[in-house]
Amino acid sequence: MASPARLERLTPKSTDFDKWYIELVRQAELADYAPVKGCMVIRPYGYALWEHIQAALDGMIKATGHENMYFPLLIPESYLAKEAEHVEGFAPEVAWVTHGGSKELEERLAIRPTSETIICSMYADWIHSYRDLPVLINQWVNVYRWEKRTRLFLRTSEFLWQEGHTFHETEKEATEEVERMLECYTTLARDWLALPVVPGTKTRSETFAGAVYTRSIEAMMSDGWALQAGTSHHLGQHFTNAYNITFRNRENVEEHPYQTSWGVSTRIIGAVIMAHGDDSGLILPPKVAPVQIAVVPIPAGSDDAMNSRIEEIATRFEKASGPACRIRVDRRDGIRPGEKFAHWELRGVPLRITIGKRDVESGVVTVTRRVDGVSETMGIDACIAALPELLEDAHRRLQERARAMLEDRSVDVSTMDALAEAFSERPVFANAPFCNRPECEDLIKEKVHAVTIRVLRDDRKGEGAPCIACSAPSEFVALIARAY
RNA sequence: CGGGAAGUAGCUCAGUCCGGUUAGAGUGCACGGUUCGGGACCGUGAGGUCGCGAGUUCGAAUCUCGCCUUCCCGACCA
Repeated sequence: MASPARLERLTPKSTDFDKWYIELVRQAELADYAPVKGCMVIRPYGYALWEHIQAALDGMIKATGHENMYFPLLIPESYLAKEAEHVEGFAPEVAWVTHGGSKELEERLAIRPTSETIICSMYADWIHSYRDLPVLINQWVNVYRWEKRTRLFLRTSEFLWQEGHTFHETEKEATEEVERMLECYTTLARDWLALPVVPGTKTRSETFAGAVYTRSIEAMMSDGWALQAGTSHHLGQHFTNAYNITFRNRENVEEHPYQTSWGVSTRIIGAVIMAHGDDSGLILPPKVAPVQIAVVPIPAGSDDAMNSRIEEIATRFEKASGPACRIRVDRRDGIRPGEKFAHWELRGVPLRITIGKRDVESGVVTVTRRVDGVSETMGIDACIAALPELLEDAHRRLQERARAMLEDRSVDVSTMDALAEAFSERPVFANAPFCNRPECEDLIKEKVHAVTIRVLRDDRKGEGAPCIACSAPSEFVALIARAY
């Protein structure tokens, strides 16, 4: 019987969601604070999770024809300054290197907040002809932004991400590229991370500094808040003009290429935590879980024959482990089964296999799913053979649960009062006909505290219904939510 | 960056108001034993620059000033 003190190691989600989140990140050993404001240490378990997400996304990036490369961390101030809107957007959060050793530098160097500027500066020399296009590159790097308010994974000053950058001969090609990469992000979110996401286009006020338009996927967290989980920007010729990148087209006329950029960061780990976790800890999507199956052998006291039977079965599972089925046998001595269960639940391991005397006597093992806590017994051979399918099933259940949450927390509204009413009880994803004028966006923000228009939805159109704010015929359906 | 709260053992905190032997508890950790199908129990032990730096004082975890970090509410946020 557990004492109350033990059960309260993790603050329940319903008591204090923010506290639950921070405690979970630290207790599950995903990350911890570093001595510098807004910086974090990503611990091995958290980094392993990132590596699996990275591997999935990197595979898609390469499969769509992109190559990885690397640009330097430091960007000369003069490079950064050329695209006016961009520098204005980022200036408040750039960290500067001013000294080399004890010598003051003649030109300050920015620690990259993003790399469009240095990439454009370099490609100005490398692009000359339509034959040099398209340029399809990506880099996996850290970036630094001097954030006023930070939260582990969700908004840290330094974070890890991939930033893709492409240059194209035609606007149409760039548009297709923007869609292609948003599609990759949607696939990553839904098929790998089981996140409930809504793809769409950002309003002007939320568009990337220097972009023509920004596409985004918005994920729903289990408290009903939205989290931007990936963005894909159409940069048009804004940067290629500013950085004087030109090519000779097929008619021998000089032109500026069309450009895109797109990124997903370690923030998405925060999305995984907040979308799926519960009062017992993380619930990791099986496809990216560092440990997918935890095997807990339960010793049978002094019954040596039984103990070696149990060990033999555990070893058979261990041998079934591989890149596609990551199994960990928990043989830690002196730790009771209940504590091991709690340990792996806190870490969100999708499946637990328990092997005890009871099971061995019946020739079975007990399989427990993290997502719903349901246990079943299976024959040993059957279980080993079914492991990939059991993981797939766990993924589908997590996905279905997330989808149901999104559905349950979504509401259609057509008037401002209905919008306020929708948010009066709990945060939701509110969908409303919207004309896409900035004035109307402001009216919505004024009407309900702390909400923003996350995206204009791809899957739904206004079809002329009256805009929620001004009643003019609407072309769009806005997704309105509170956001991290 | 504005308002509020906090920082004492790995973690959660007491002690600070009212300065005074050797700074405590729970949990965690190590060792020994009994246990072992949901966070066990008994015993022993290790573990602290009291966030950092100045100042006041015979004496500072405690009082004063400065700084750093974290949390909450705002502002800001590709």
